[in-house]
Amino acid sequence: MAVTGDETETGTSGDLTACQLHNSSSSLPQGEAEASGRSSQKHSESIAKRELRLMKNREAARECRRKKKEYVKCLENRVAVLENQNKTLIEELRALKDIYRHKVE
DNA sequence: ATGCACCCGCGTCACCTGTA
DNA sequence: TACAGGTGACGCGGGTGCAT
Repeated sequence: MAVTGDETETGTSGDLTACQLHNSSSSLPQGEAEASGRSSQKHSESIAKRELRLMKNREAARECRRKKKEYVKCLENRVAVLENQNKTLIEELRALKDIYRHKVE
């Protein structure tokens, strides 16, 4: 699976949260603590956004493949029908030719 | 039993297109 | 113009048939 990007991202996110936990408990000035809180919130929001996007795309891909399969099956059915039709018409033509030949003779 | 080629389905990314 | 959804392309893992 091509999860490399995902893995690296979740990996870094894991590291970050660990760092953030450490930072919040350490003696950071209030301004910096708030700023880091905001940035960590932004970060987790963007991660959530990405996960939502991936989830939606996963389902979209599944649906897209299902539709494509159905479409191909439909085309295959159509081919079968047309082949039968062609066979029947060829038979009909042969019979008509026969009739015509007998009339001429 | 094992190695190999092939197929299938999946998740993800990148791109395109339609819509608000 | 930003955003959402559809889809082709790619790489991966698992299943299967076949030759050795």
